[in-house]
Amino acid sequence: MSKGLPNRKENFSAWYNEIVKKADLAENSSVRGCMVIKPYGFSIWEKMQSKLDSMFKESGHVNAYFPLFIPKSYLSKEADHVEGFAKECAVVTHYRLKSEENGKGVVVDPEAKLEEELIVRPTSETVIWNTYKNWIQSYRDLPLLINQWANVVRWEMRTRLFLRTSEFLWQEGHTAHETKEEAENETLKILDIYSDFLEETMAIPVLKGIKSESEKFAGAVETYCVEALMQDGKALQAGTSHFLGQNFAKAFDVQFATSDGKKDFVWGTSWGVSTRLIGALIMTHSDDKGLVLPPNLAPIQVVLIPIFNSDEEYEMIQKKLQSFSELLKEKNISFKIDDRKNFKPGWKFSEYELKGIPIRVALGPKDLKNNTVEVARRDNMSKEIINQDNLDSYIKDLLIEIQNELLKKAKIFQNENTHQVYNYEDFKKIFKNENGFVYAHWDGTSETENLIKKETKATIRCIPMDYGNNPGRCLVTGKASKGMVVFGKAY
RNA sequence: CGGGGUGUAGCGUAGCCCGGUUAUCGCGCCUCGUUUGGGACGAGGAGGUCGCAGGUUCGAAUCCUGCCACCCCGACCA
Repeated sequence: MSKGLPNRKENFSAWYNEIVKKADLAENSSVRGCMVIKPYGFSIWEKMQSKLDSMFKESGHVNAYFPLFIPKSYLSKEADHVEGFAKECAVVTHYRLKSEENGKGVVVDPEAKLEEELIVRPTSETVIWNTYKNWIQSYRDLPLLINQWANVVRWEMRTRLFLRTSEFLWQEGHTAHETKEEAENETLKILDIYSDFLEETMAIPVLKGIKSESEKFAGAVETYCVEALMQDGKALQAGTSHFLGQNFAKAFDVQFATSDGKKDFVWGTSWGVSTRLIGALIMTHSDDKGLVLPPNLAPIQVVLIPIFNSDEEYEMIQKKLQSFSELLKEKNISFKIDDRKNFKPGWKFSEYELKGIPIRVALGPKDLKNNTVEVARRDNMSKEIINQDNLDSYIKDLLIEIQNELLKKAKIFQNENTHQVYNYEDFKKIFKNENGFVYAHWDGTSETENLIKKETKATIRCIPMDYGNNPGRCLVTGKASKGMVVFGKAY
């Protein structure tokens, strides 16, 4: 194995791919456009799942599961929706194989053609709303607050590990409400959950906002999003929360009896985050030595490494490490003792740096003599010799500090790479040289948006939540602008 | 779907232009020994449908044809 990673300033995407590989997170599958998430990568996803799941449950949501297959006719019931997804659907046309005439291999049995093709879900709105129709009769059935953890398939032309794969894992929430206001509040509540999760657990600062017409979810009235800035200055859509209005209720005829005896269509929302967040995690915190995990997300927060010259020393150090581990357990700190004898300490140090373990504790003969341990931080690579006696509380505090530092550092980076721009020449210059988030006035038309995209590759990442308080002139057309919107080059 | 590239051991590769003994090297793997505070060293060993199928030839990893797969650049992308 070669040492070191590509320099992330010189070749960001090579660096990214190497981290994914060397930190043992995932690999390309031989199945077209698909990814194998390896155990270590999946353990990070499980941490995300468990945190998000408890946040959803705290706000009254429950989990359920809906079919993988969607009859073609469902998908076409909402016009915008089908148009948005049509170009990237995997379609099941047959249900049986048969042996080939020459006895070698199998072929699709032409006799077994499905009467109606099934789409492998690119998202579940249609199949879920088709079910909600049967579940909702009265205002007493509302709100319906359901989430599902699932896989979806979008047949993308070009894929990248975690960021865009043909199949990916996500959670998708689908809610139904009595009133417009309630559904709108739900959309915003979820947006807050996402931004809290990203900032507090993943230490990734985000911008909250609304998508422009052209970037909006197919079938939504309004798409809210959280956008994060990666270390190469590109923007990553980290999560979306859609206010669906009554669009899907009308398409699937989901009506309910109101308390005053009338009939009305329900109001809907849908929202999701995916394994793409792991890509965001890598591209936000990691460095040229490998992955850097925020303690709140690290499957292993502390790794304990014994250093020894003889069997007697090994025994003594083992005993010490066992006693440390009891203390860490009590403080609810997740840890691992790596006592493999066939790897030298230097090897282990490098390995856990690649894997982003926040804290490394090394214990050797010198420490036994001095009653000390060496504690090393992954985030800034600093090392300290501390007394053994208060190791557990020291680590507890250090984990909190690392978590805070990572967010702080990412915020500083985001601020340094966020610009306000008032003329198109400066705008072009930024997107030619450095990228980042750029606040600029825009006349509100898709034509201008498309022109900018064509000339600079930058798109409107979001329209800020306070849009409208700061009128000006569009930097391209000079027409009136209600406020500044955020541009960026998107992943 | 356009343009370019690659396919040789688990991984990364040399050889191909200009056909010729037993297909090169590194990492990893196995055995033994010495090592262990920042990716150890020595000795020995195992491991190959040279992407697949045809063709040319006395002889093909190497030349020709077809196919397949993957990568990069475009196009595409909630």
